[in-house]
Amino acid sequence: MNQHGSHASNRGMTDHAGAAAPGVIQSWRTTLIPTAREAPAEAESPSHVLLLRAGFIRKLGAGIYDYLPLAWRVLSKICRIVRQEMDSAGAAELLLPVLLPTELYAGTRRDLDYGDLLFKVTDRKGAVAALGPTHEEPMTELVKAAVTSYKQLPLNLYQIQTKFRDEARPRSGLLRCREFLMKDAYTFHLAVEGPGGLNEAYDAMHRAYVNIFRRCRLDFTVVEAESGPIGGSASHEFMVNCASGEDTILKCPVSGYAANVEKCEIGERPRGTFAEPATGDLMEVHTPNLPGIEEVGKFMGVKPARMLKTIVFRSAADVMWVLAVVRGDQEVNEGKVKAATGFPVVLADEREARAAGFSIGYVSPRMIRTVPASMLLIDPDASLGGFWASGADKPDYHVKHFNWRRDVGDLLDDPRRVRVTDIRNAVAGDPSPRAAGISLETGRGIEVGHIFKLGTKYSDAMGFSVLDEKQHKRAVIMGCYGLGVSRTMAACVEMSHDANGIVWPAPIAPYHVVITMMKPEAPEHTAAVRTLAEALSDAGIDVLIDDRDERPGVKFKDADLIGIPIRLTVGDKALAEGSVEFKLRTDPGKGESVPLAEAARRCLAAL
RNA sequence: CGGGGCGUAGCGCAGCUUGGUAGCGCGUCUGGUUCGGGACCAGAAGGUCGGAGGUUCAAAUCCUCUCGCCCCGACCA
Repeated sequence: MNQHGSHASNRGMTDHAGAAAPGVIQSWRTTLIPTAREAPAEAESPSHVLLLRAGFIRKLGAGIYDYLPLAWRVLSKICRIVRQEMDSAGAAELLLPVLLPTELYAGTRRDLDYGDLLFKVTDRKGAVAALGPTHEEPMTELVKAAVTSYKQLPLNLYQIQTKFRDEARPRSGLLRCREFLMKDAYTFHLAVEGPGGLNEAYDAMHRAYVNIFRRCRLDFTVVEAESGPIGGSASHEFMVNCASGEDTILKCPVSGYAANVEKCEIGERPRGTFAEPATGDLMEVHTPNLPGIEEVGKFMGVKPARMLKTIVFRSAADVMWVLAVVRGDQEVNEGKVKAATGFPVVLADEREARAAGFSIGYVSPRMIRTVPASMLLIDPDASLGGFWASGADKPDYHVKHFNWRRDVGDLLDDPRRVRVTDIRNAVAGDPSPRAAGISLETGRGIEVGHIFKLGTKYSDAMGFSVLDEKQHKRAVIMGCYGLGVSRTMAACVEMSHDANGIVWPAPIAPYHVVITMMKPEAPEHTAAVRTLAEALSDAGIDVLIDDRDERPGVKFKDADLIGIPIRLTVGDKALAEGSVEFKLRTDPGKGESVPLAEAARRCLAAL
């Protein structure tokens, strides 16, 4: 198998180096393709509507779907590409149980972290098992027991399996469901750097993912990401670019830097000197029963961009309060707050914060003066001079004309207590962190892959270490690599469809060619179609023959709806001159006449 | 988990306010006429009105409880 999947896609049907495997020939009448003119009212997003209408999926319950033959063919093709790229990147496939005894989580306590997201089942003895949402624990358990020497590392193991998550709110069909098909891989190493190290495997997986999504012909962006609750040190997300995507991503159009909202850095911004004069005397305003910044601003006649939002965090370890101040129209980024303080923080518990004197909902930066164990993080935008409104540090009151120097005082000059630094989410228009004078742009994306450098989080928690060549005990270093197979299918539809239906890229289309028979009952047509289909199959092309006794219009509409890349129409007119009509799904009109003998070559060239 | 909405034929919906024979379109089946972009005519089949309880002579309709599903938000690989 060649290493360069993206090249193999040029011959979409080429399976192994050289010989093309014969394509399938199936007839519409003998497979199950229940197309519908209308979709159920509950479907809204394009992929959901089209996959339902085109007969790919059926709903069995909230977030639970049947995969009908067309869908299964697409999923199988995606899986084949995934396997080829994973295998050539040095990974080995296996299959772990779906049913995971909860004792497995004793070390990592992730059953608690997952909470209600974890599906649980109870067996006849009362023992509780989880339906696997991911497989860090069983995989680590397996490798821990089987690997007894550092000489057996590194390892790269993966599986393709149905995963379960009891989503609070399943939505958009296959894009967020409770049961989904996913590839997950895990790597195990003695070191981060060097041959056999985590970084080497991570880079190889990164390349494999790029190859996979390229071969699927998806339009995607690789973004830097926070590693999130799964833990670890570095992470990338693979996002299909699509206006209807759930996630916002930020890109620098010049440097190529891309990141998700949680992670995105912001370039140098102007900041205040704290010497700016006050705009007026501090003025209290009674603002009762106003739930948010928007409402308070409207009530006081102040734009959110001129208000200071002070969020109270607490260090996880000891009692140190961290006040994060951003502009009212911007959002505090918890990860950046952690990075700025240098220690883990959590959003303060409301009751505790109140007990410490904070009027939650009405906190101002002035609290740094009255709470000794506290520090103030100020976002550059919030540090500027000019008019500010802020909380008044007592319930139901805000103040106008807040001034940094006058109201906070000399503590501003103490770098141990007060720091001006980036602590908010990036938005479109912010300066790029990688190119001076360039603004970040935003786009929407659907996350189809996510890779993490886990480090020793799981091996520490589960006691997985080996002796190295110097007989030193070393915690095993891990990486994990997820790829949503069923979500990839849906994301592809989301990205690639038109008013008539789905438009599949050839490499993952359920069939490459649909032969639309005008007269399925006519023997000469049947004979011609048989010859044609066999020629296509010999060329490695998957063929669906629409042999239904339907009117032409119905067949054309259905062919467009299910999105087969090429349609060959066999009818009296073309057949009389020994031809078929050749039409790409993306072409308008009726297509062009191609001699029967040429058809296979023509199709192959177009895929 | 908060807010909103919906469950009536395979799908889309009306009927509910004001209780009284359960309807329409698409699809399906039969016959006929058609046949290159979701045909036409005639006929037919198909419904525990999500479920349970209650009120009533009588409940799809009113009341109570319950289950399921969708959307917005919170959350989220």
